[in-house]
Amino acid sequence: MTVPKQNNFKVHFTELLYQATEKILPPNCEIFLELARPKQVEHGDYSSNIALQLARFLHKNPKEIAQSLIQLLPDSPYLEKAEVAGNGFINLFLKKSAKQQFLLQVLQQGSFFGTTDIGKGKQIQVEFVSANPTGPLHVGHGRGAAYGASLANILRANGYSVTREYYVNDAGRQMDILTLSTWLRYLELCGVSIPFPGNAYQGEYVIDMAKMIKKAHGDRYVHEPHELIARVPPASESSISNEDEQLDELIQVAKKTLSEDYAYIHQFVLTEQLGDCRNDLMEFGVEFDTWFSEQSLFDNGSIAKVIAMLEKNNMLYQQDGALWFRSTRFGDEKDRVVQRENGQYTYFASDIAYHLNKFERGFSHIINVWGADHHGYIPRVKGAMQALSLDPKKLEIALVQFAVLYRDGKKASMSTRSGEFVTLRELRKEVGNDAARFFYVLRKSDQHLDFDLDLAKSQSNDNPVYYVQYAHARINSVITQWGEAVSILSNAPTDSLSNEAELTLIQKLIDYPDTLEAAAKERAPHFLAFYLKDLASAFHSYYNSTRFLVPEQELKLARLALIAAIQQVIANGLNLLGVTAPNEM
RNA sequence: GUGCCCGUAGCUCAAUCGGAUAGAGCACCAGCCUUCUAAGCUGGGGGUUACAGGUUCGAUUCCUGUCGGGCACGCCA
Repeated sequence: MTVPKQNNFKVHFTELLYQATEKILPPNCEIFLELARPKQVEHGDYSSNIALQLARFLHKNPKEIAQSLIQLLPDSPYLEKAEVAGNGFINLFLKKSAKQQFLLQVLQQGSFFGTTDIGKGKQIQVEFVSANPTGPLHVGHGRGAAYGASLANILRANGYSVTREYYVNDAGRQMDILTLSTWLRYLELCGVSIPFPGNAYQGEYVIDMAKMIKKAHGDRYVHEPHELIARVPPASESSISNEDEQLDELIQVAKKTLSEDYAYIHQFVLTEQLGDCRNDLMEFGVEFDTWFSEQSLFDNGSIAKVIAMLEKNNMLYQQDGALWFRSTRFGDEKDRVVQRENGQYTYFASDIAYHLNKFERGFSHIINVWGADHHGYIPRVKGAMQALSLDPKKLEIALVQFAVLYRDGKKASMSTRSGEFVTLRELRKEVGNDAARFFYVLRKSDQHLDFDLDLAKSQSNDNPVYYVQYAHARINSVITQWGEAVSILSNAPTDSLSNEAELTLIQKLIDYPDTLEAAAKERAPHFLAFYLKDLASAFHSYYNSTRFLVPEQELKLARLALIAAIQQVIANGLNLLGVTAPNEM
């Protein structure tokens, strides 16, 4: 017996039903033929609502239509029976032998089981995290990292050629503020006492960097404080915009005072923070193919080039001394500045150049993973793509909501500026990488995530990570006690697997490729997480009801083949989510 | 105020283009270790899917309004 195309019974049955439907399909009617997995076992392994959809076009009773469709179904070695349910659903039942046989496919394909080729090798870029290198990653970035990395893995497993990219904002004002902050801390350390501005970076890591500079260069960057003190903004009273202006003045003072030394400190803090970020992510199992520098877009003239292109297309105009992009033409609420009155390009300008660059690199599809607080930014970027005659449909923005940490039932605060945030590193240390990765993708990405720290680190059955991992470890333990080579199981006799629990488990394994495919199409790693919890649950139940290492040789091998296949699928799924599959716990 | 997202069991969340009796986990109650890991399993109670209309064979899902929550509305990034 051979299994159908793509090892997929769902595809096969869909094809059968399609052939039947074609024979009675009236012209010009739009219907969707897709099989569903019924919630209830009496409704078979796959079901179709096609007859209900056809009813309005054929002006006939859905039940009658379903009945004739069943008559028209081509023969199939995998179809046990087809039934019409009371209201017109068609329920299809998979042959027991087909299920039993399928099991061996899982073992034979091993770590490749479940992968599909729907991506057809298309070049797809996933850009994620892209946090400003102005401080440690916090738990919000962590969610983007876990989501993006899992999504990239899932896309790759579905036949896409994936490039993971981190856009490094190394050119903007925030970097200047960090540079200034570090220098001011350095001056403090060198005995130059001046107030530290409230809107500069407050974190302890800034002082650490200042210490490193002092250790390496002594007092080389110390300058007379008189001018600085005069420029430091007053502690409170002043308005926010006023404080910002004063900070900008301070930056100018620093640049003038330090001269070429400013570039050194700027480079030092960038290297330091980016390195820290990279290590943090690497330890988290998140790696990138490309680290793309925003500064490079300035240096190689890309921004000037793209501005010229927009100008040529009559997409820009001058007003109030600034240069504006006509984003309202593309549905944005207002036009946006690309070049400021002072001649500097805005972040938006470099972002336009960046996105043009992405398309020029030949990606057929681009996914940006953004924090949901950037959602208002989407229309202008898509507008810019249109203004450059690029297809905005090829640019997809996946929004990831913030994660809110809960400890002892109450919120843990996070604010990068105030310095009292929970870093990703702290989170990883507290709950472990596995729990962090799993918890992050346990929710739909565009939903708020309540991250329960106490639950994530509890070594109990409440913890879904351990629950799934435990299933894997348990199976390993059984197989170890059996003591023979797992490889012989991929040709084991499976006819004796016939009780309901066993057939249900096999059907769950059959569902895995569909789940993986859906996770890719819907950009939804949480599909996988839920699937794994489900599979683990079915296994634990089976484990408690049935003994595997029984005297009957054939039955023993069959059951071992089943649990080995479950173990394989758990390992495959966890691997895509960046979670380890331990052999012992 | 305007725009986008959301509102499902006491809590945290699912529900594959609109489908069959809206599902899990936690918490609560009652059980299961002389047997392959109890980080496990079995059983039980728990719902007007925020509210009011509309579309249709059929709505948690689509449309309108109301209420409630989050985010965004810079020549910041």
